[in-house]
Amino acid sequence: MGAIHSDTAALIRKLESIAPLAPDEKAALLRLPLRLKTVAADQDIVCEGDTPSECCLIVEGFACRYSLTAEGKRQILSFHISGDIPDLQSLHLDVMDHSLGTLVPSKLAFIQHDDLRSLMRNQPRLGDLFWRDTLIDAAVFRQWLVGIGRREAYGRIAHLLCELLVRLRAVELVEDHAFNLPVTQAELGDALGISTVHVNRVLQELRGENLISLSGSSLKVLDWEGLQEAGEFDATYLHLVKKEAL
Amino acid sequence: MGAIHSDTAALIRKLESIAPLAPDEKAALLRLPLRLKTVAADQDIVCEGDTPSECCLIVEGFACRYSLTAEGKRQILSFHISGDIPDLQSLHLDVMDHSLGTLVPSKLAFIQHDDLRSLMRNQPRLGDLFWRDTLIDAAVFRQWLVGIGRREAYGRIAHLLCELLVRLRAVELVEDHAFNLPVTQAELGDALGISTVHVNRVLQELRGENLISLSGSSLKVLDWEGLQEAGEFDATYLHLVKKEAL
DNA sequence: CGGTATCTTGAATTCGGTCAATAGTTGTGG
DNA sequence: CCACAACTATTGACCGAATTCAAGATACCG
Repeated sequence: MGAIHSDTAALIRKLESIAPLAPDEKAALLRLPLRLKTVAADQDIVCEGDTPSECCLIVEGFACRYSLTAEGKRQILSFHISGDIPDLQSLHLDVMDHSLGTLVPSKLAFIQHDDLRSLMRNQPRLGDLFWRDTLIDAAVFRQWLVGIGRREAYGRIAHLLCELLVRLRAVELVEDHAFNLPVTQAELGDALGISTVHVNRVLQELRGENLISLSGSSLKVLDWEGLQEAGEFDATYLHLVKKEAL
Repeated sequence: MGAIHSDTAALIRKLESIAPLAPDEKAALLRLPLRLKTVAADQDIVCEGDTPSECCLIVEGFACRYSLTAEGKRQILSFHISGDIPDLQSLHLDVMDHSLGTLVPSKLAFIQHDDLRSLMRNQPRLGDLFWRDTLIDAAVFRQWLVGIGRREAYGRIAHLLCELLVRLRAVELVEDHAFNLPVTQAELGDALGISTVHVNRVLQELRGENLISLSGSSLKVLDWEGLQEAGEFDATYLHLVKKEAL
């Protein structure tokens, strides 16, 4: 229930990856009241049609946004990791037009809209920063559009893996080009608009070419240059502060 | 060069479609300095890699955002109409991660970032409204993701036509379920991730079922209910003020 | 140690793509 | 007002990436 500073740390780390933070801004963030909650895997956090009065910060875990079509097909719209606030948009869009759910057991922190609003009133630069965050969100959607619309499965998967590597690295969840990818092949397919079977085959291709190794949920990028080429990946669209090489 | 009130009117009309505007907010918008420009069809307004210092309001015309892949394939990311500011994001994302271009001869009005910033400082509610606009933008991207990822060509086209009808109607550019669609079949294909040839065939299907009629660039929706069903269309994601029927 | 979820593999199928050629349209200049 | 040029729409034949269906093989979990 009570908020501990270490939970806000995930948010601060994430925000610092997309813009510098002043000390008083950090302090203001740390004062943000959080309602902590631990949820199991595959649980909905917010559903299409809901009108939330709080936002959800992912402290630890993995989540995704998704929509379902009439025929019951699922399209995953984005993946979210530690530090993300996937439903930040609910601040200005009353009704959810998609759902948000966990992929693994996760630690969440809910923040009241009102608290966010007064935070942004007192720290306008933080308001701009949150806006920026939602804009980067949109940039990711655009990139996915290009992938799904114009790249074939091979490049799509490569691109997604590149994106996850860079985003996870930005919040220090990558070590030696390896990270935890708790996503089934079916979920990858739902994200990339391809079938599970095909995801499987393409992953084998990527492994066969020694671009990645994948055992269980731990993924290691063996050939970062090669994987970027395969996915035509250019991290510019993530608008990170550090444009670190490698 | 000089700005005339009637140009800002397009913006006001659009903003009022997504939230109510107070009189003093309208007045502040009308005071916004505009740099007018008329451009021909198929001209780039802003290019990937640019770092604009102004935003582009579309007064009249039709524009689209797009990206090109290494193999030269184009993915159109969104269409934009009178009242839209397609590159509003450049306020907070310095580098363009995609391009913006006209589809037909268009009347544009450029607004300095600085002018927008001071406007939003004086009228915080307008700042929120612009933020909301970029969030709706993102909602449209998400909807396109669902379409391209999980719907087949038939539903995709139907959905896009529904979206355009509703958005154009919101800015009073639809009369009797008919509107001007100055988009070639090749461009539709680039937007929907399908080939020109297939766009052609699907359009014929839609005509064959008397859902639409299309002659030249003027499109008329003959069966609005049917078209919505065909595209599984639900306008909620556009977050318009008026949830008008029909 | 079963039971369920996930991953693999193969074969047949299909939606949509590519190639290529034929109509229509539109715009321009003479 | 006509003719050419250039773009856009339409059609047909063939192809191929990815899907679907179906069946095993592994892995994970209580």
